[in-house]
Amino acid sequence: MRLKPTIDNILTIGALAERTGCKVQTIRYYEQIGLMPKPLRTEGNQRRFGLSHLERLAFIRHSRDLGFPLEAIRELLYLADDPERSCNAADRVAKRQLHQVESRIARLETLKAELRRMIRQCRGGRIADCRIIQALATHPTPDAEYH
Amino acid sequence: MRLKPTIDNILTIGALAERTGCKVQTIRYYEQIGLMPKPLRTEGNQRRFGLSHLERLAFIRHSRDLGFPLEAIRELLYLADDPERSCNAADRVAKRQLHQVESRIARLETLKAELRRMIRQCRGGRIADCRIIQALATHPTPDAEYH
DNA sequence: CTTGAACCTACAGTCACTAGAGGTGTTATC
DNA sequence: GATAACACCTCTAGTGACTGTAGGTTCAAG
Repeated sequence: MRLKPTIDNILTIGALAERTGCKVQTIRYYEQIGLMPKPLRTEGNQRRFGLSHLERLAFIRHSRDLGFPLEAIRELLYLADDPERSCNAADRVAKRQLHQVESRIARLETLKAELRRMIRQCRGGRIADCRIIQALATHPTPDAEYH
Repeated sequence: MRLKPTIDNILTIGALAERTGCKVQTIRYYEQIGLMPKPLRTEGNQRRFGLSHLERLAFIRHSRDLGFPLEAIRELLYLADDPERSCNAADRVAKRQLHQVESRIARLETLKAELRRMIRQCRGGRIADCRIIQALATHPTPDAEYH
């Protein structure tokens, strides 16, 4: 019983996409913006990826899933590339992201409370009496900065 | 003592921006996409707004602050324009928005927990040993759908 | 050798603005 | 009435992180 040959390490873009849950176009996009290194090409100009690409892409996807913006991921990848560097910088990036997430949660909790109040007060009937429309028209939230 | 003349009701775009906390360009943008009606123009082609514009813009801003997307706001404005209609539709729009907000919060709570765990495990030192980098590289979150 | 899926590039579109260039209108002061 | 400062005008491009489409090429199986 023979193992599949080295071709096993040479993934097409579709195979890479399937393995990482990342769309094909998104992989090309990451290459275009320099987040993924340029892969080998076949004679017919098709991309072929190895395990290092697979790992790097998994790293990117997981970071994205945690809400890190691409620029933060670029920074983390740069740090990861030199294992002797101190990891203070990585710590800072992660903490910054945590603060972002926390402040978004706080903001959304406020919105949730106001939406609940609006909806509770609406008893159906005519738009003319609708508390939702009234609430939106009159009582402005003081601090915006959403997202 | 005389009241200021009718010009009092005729706001420049800058005055409207100041009163609503909305940027000048954003007001023009809302007009462009048909969310705000076209205002009067002076002979010199400058916009002049009345109180109805002020109210409509306040409605839009407050809705945006609550996270409603512009298309939902368009729908709410359409509803608000006929006071005899039933307000079931407005109720539905608001409830949809509430669900969105709640699921974003749930998602962000998961992220927060994972980020906290990552950061707690990082004891400083070399990148080679950094738990943050390791966590990002290895343990993929199953369900994405962020934002 | 043919078929059909997967691949390629290049460009437009998404959302909700924001920024800039280059020009015109309005108003307060002298 | 002149001038200066500032607000206004249109138009276009850029943001982030993709996604979708058009029109063409390559690959692998049968």
